[in-house]
Amino acid sequence: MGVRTRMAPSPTGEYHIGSMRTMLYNYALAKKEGGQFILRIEDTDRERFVEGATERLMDVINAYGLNWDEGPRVGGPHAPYIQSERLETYKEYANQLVESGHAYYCFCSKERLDTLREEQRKAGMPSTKYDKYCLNLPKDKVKENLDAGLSYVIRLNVQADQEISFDDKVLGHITFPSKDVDDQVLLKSDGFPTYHLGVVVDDHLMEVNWVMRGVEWLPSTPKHILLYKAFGWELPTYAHLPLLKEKGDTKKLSKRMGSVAAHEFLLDGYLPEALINFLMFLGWNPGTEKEIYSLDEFVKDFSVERIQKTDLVVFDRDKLAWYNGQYIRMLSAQDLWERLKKWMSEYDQQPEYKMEDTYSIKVQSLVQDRMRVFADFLPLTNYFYIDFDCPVELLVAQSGSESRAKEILETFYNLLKELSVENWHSKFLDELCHRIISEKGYKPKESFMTLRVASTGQTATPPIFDIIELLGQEKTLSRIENAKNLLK
RNA sequence: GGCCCCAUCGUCUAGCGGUUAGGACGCUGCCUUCUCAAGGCAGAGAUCGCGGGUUCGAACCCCGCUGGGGUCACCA
Repeated sequence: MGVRTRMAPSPTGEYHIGSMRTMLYNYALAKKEGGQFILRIEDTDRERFVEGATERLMDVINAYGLNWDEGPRVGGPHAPYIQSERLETYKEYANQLVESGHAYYCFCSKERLDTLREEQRKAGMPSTKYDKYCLNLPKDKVKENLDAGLSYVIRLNVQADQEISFDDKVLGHITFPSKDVDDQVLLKSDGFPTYHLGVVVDDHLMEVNWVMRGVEWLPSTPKHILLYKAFGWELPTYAHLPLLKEKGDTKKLSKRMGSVAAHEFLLDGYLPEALINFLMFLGWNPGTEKEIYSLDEFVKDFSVERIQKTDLVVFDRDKLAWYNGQYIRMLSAQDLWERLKKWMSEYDQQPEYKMEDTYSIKVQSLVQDRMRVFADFLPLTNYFYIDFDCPVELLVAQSGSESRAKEILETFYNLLKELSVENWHSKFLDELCHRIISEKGYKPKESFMTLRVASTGQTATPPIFDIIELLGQEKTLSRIENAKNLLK
């Protein structure tokens, strides 16, 4: 059997960008080894369950260009892949553990547990743990409680005298003393498994033999190993990944400094392939100087040995933006435009005005190098489509005086007015205008900047004659005239 | 606090006993120029957290310290 990896998200909210990184690594490993990548939904927490989150999460994963070989929507030999549909299985295995003495019923109330923890803390115990009270309940008392319908959970019975160790493929050999491991609840009183029971049972049943996850799971790995041993199952290979953090922060990634939801990056106009490229370098590198990686190339070059051992990796939004700019520039004009349109309609970003294809592709060619995300397109190009109120102060500022600005505009107006349509193109306009300003003794900067503000309302735009060419004679003249009339 | 993990430019990192410690993002300057980008070139930026060892020689190996992080639920 080849490598089988999985990602097991919980539908408790929006899908986190950090989870997408973890998923990407799992996906790459399975694909590289010719194995399968599985998606499993761990919806065992009914308190935090969010309606519709499962569907949304699968949609984002697909939108990022990742597909699973087995899981919801596609099925597979180990279906169902949604834990809430596998409740009987967990119960069965939990019972099996009770029978073999590896687990036991616990009837303790939340109140007792709370006070127990409180007392342990007061007594200065280094960590709080369940006191195994119910482990010592006589058999008939347990039966009596069960018959009486008392609420119960099933706990793992951890022996205190063992060393639990394993070889993490990223971190190396790790050992935990079992005395520090709590008698973890396996089956909750609502009949749902806890994460620990759920993952182990499902990973085994689904033949998952590689587990890659964030280091936040490292402390619970001994619990899982104990479970594998109790069942007599073969352990998967573990690899724990560094966590993500915000730049300038020491804690793990949070919402405070920007989006962390995978779908929000799509909404902002980042390309999935740029996002994926950025994500793959968060804790991994090929050891070469290659920076631009497609998903396929990543799958080919990925190796667990090259995963970074560090604890926290900065989610550098500047670098993400750079990646996105790179990808935008690599797109052909046609592709870019198609994707821009798709983005506008999918994310409800359409402007009020109409954007004709042929014209817009020309407009787009002027700003392609200036965009970092799709969302930049509209503010960068709106003057091509709609008129604006000319900012007089800005206009005057380019030449220093109102009369000077007016004179410059007057000159351009008279010059451009006489042009025939055949000559209305960037190169000709450029040469012509340069000639006239040198005749008149205007400085290039003051004259072209004045013209720029008059025709675009802005000071930072693509080359002015490219703009004027696209705007056309009529519109250009009317804008110049309009600006001129604002001046004394 | 207990347990576990981690530690190279501001950031992501290369390095796996002998290197001018390399690259990328960001930053600065220059080139181009009608502005802003893009692009090209150049530059600043790391006494490899600290202290001990081992060794002819340590960013690389060992120990200690310090710092950071994760985790201690009927949440995952």
